[in-house]
Amino acid sequence: MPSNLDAQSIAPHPDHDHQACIDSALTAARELCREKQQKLTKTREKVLQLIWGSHRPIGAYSLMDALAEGEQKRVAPPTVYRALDFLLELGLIHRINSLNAYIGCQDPSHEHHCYFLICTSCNLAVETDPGPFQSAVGQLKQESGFEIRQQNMEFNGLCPHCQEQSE
Amino acid sequence: MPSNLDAQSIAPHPDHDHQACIDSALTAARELCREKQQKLTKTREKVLQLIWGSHRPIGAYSLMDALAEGEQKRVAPPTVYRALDFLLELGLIHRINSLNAYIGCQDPSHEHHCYFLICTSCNLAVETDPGPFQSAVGQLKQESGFEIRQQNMEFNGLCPHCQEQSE
DNA sequence: TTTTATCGTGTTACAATATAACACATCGAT
DNA sequence: ATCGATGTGTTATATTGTAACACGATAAAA
Ligand SMILES: [Zn+2]
Ligand SMILES: [Zn+2]
Ligand SMILES: [Zn+2]
Ligand SMILES: [Zn+2]
Repeated sequence: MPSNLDAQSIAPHPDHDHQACIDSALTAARELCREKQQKLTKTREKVLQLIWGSHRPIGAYSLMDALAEGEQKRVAPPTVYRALDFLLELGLIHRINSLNAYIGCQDPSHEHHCYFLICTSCNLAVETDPGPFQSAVGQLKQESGFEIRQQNMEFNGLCPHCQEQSE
Repeated sequence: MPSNLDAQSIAPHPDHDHQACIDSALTAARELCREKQQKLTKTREKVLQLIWGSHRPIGAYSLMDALAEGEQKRVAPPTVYRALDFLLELGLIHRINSLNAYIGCQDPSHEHHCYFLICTSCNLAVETDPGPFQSAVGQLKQESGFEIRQQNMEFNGLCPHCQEQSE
């Protein structure tokens, strides 16, 4: 996990240089598409860029609204959902099921499970390392007999910044 | 966690006595409502019973269909959603976000986080103990600075029975 | 006993999220 | 030139969930 994060915490600081986040995400996306021989078309890139517009999950219809900004005509839902499906497939974004919303992946260079901390106050979502959970997952596989293929974890609570606000 | 489960696994065996599951769930629900001084009305009880009709998550509109069986008129969505909200609030059921569906809680006697194993083949969903994950969660709280209030974990894969089928 | 407050339900309409189906366009390979 | 594969446009529709307001039962208060 990179990069542009607060030293005290894995959460991005409100004042961080977010353009750097966007730039590095797009660079990583181009790289990944080259590797996997997939095309990052204009629509797909624009959607990815809009998703990286913040560290908060954004819904498909909000993305449609954002895409419409400064354009003559709105795109229809399938256009956005196709782009989302493509980006999900490549691991460039994750879906936050509890919010029906999408957020950029912090490290698309390798496939991984979907672990997020989500602030219920400001909607900040921070991707986190599944590593520390894997021994418990292994134990669970043993006990349950399930063959676990996908892990999806959503923690809700208050981010450091919102805790300060509410004190 | 009780009860009517396969000895080899926490997953319910396909041949288990499921009426016992339903009965004990309803008994537990009546008990909990008495404790918390809440009313388990006819609609609420019927919805809970239908949810316990299987160990698979069921959607709100499927519940409406099931409620309509043998009745003159269908109930409208708000009726089902109100019952679901009530049952969720009391912890008698959980919502599986990835499926927009609802499933009975194995142990509503005390509040707890939502941890499920879900079979992608037969949709069986098995609630599991958050305990083994809590040290990793504690570490994550430290590192992230988040105040974590809710945990929602969904593991997808193949249940023991479906693994046999596919061999 | 009437009054009033609370709670649960009925009903209508609608919002928000997502997909099916089919037409068309682009582009590289044969 | 033709074909096949892929990406997009367009229309309609499916699925999931809520807002708003009216009605009815129950039970405490007057
Ligand atoms: Zn950033
Ligand atoms: Zn926050
Ligand atoms: Zn059972
Ligand atoms: Zn199965």
